[in-house]
Amino acid sequence: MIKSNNVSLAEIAMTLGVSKTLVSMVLNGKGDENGISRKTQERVMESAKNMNYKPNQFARGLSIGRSNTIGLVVSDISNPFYSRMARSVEDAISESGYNLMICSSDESEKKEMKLLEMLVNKQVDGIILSSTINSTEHIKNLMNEHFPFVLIDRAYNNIETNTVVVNNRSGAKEAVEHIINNGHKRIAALIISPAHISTQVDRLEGYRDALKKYSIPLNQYYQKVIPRGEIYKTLYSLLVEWKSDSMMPTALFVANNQLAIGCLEAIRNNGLLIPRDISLVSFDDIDLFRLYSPPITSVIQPINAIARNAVEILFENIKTNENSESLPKKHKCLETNIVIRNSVLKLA
Amino acid sequence: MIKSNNVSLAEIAMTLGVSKTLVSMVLNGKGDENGISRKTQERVMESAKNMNYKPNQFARGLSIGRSNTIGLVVSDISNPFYSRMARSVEDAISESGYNLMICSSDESEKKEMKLLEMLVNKQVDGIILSSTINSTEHIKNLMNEHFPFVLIDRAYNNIETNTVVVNNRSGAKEAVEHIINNGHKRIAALIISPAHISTQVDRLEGYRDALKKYSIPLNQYYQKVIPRGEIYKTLYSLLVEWKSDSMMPTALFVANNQLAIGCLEAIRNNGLLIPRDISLVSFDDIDLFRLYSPPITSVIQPINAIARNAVEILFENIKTNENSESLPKKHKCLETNIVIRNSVLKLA
DNA sequence: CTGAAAGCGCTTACAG
DNA sequence: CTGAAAGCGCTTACAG
Repeated sequence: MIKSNNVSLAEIAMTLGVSKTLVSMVLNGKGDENGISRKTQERVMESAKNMNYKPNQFARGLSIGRSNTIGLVVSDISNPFYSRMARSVEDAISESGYNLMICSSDESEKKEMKLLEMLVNKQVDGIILSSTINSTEHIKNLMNEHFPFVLIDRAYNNIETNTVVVNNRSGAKEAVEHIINNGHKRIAALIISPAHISTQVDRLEGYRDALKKYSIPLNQYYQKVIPRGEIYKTLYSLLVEWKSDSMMPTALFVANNQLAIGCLEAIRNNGLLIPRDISLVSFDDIDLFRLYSPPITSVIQPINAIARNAVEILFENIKTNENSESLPKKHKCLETNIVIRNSVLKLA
Repeated sequence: MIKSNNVSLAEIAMTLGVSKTLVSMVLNGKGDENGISRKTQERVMESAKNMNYKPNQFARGLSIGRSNTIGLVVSDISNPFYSRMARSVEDAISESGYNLMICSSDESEKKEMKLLEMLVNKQVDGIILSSTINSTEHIKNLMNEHFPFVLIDRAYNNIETNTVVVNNRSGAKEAVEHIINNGHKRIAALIISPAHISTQVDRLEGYRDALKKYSIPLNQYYQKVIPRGEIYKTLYSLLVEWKSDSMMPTALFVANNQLAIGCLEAIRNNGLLIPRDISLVSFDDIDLFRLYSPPITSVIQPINAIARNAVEILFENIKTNENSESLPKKHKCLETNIVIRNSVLKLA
């Protein structure tokens, strides 16, 4: 097997006739604090550059126990919400010379656990996780080890970790209030499986909050969990069912962008028109919502802010972790923004 | 600084009263070939599991020179084309226990070079690159070192590396032929900057091929490079300009999905209707195209196949690299698929 | 100002 | 069947 033909510290030291120690110190910017003469420092710097020295990260990692990479695990990196999140995280950490390892859990508990284990195993310096798991055991394990760690997007309330989430409940409530204020009473809420995910739970709660506030009775028939594997099919049948029962809601509150895409197709293929036949408000924001006919009113999450906050907290923890201190857990809850477009009909 | 409280090989060896060598062999599945007794092997396995042994990857990497991670650098991971690509790559490599390090170059040459250097430096086992750079020097450097490497999406023709691309030229030609066959003659082509990127060059060539084939004169006025920083603004002005010059094309061939999004908005905000006032065909495929009114005819790239092929080639190279052999470079060119929807007007 | 040496935790000839 | 030992390339007390 080929070892990269890289020069090592030893070679630089050799050609300069100094010790590895000295070279290492200089290259790590500890020349001054160790009183290495300026001349020597310059010679080292120059040699390193000339010889195109690249420190071996394995050796370095083995020695100091850090990798300068952080792990991000989300359910699916090809979901625009998460790919934009990943980009924001990447930008936030690359400023500090960190790199990103991105993993998709595919909403599989098994896979997520494996991934997490793998990342810890690979000695990433910290993990940002949007968890799919309906139990907090594996996270507690991570925490036991002082492992720098922050939960984003999806939270648990029975566990004390760093979290950066969005106020899903109030965001959803606001969306549904907007619908109600346009005169609607038969409003259905659609969430995506797995139904235990906090974002979905909270958005459904927000929906209920709004109905209660306006004394609209809750109806199980109008609160559906759509299996993520067959979104379109389920939605299409649901519309057919509602129609034949003469129970068609006048408005839909949709809890996520994938669901919304399925809805738009299912509605269209049922020969229904938004907002004439049915109104719709969705969580998330994607190009499609802005460009659809009609433009879809939606609840925008501050993706960039989520990422920045998560990274900031993670870095604090990485730093204090080096001093084997422990930090009080932080919880950030960011507000969403509703953007009113044209998908809700004003009822007389 | 806290070292993870992990058990080491030595500890397992200790508790079992055997050598580290033995433990290492067994755990790496080389027990049989080294004639370690079944009993001993089982004892080792069990201890490892009980003690929750996780090999230190730095130490392992330092020893064997591999990281089991591969690097993917693209211009922007939040572009749906690349995020879907990333997902496909992730799926393809995770089967083999590899992980993905994803980096966005932001179409900056400097950043791409840094990223590449960093990845090599981090000892990734191979790199998949969609390059933004208008020169092949940095890639030649990588190749000199036998570094497992494959170029995707964007290619260079003056360099001998593994490449997996799509037949952009014929895909574009087919798209434009479709437009022509509907009776159009004033057809504009829009590509995105930087204009030297092979995908954009080739798609423009394909456009020219089609016009030539039907003896439609080429017109510089109808071939525009849109700066990626201000897509919408440029496009909007362009339409205004065409209108005021009474030179409005009857159809647009758009070379990428970001451009198409800008076009749809600019067209709408100019009070134009697709396809009544102007027809449009785009490269790439995103949900929006299918759901737009009217649905947009587009050229679909086989993203998953690109990823699978790239990974396959990369893995071959990684394997032979271990034997310090060198492999003949492979070139894959996959075909695109046009999906006819409703965005091209049939002219009388 | 500078260096010899130990140590990080693996793998792998080599020896028996 | 099994183990002692060297080596991967760094960093970091410690000594002078």
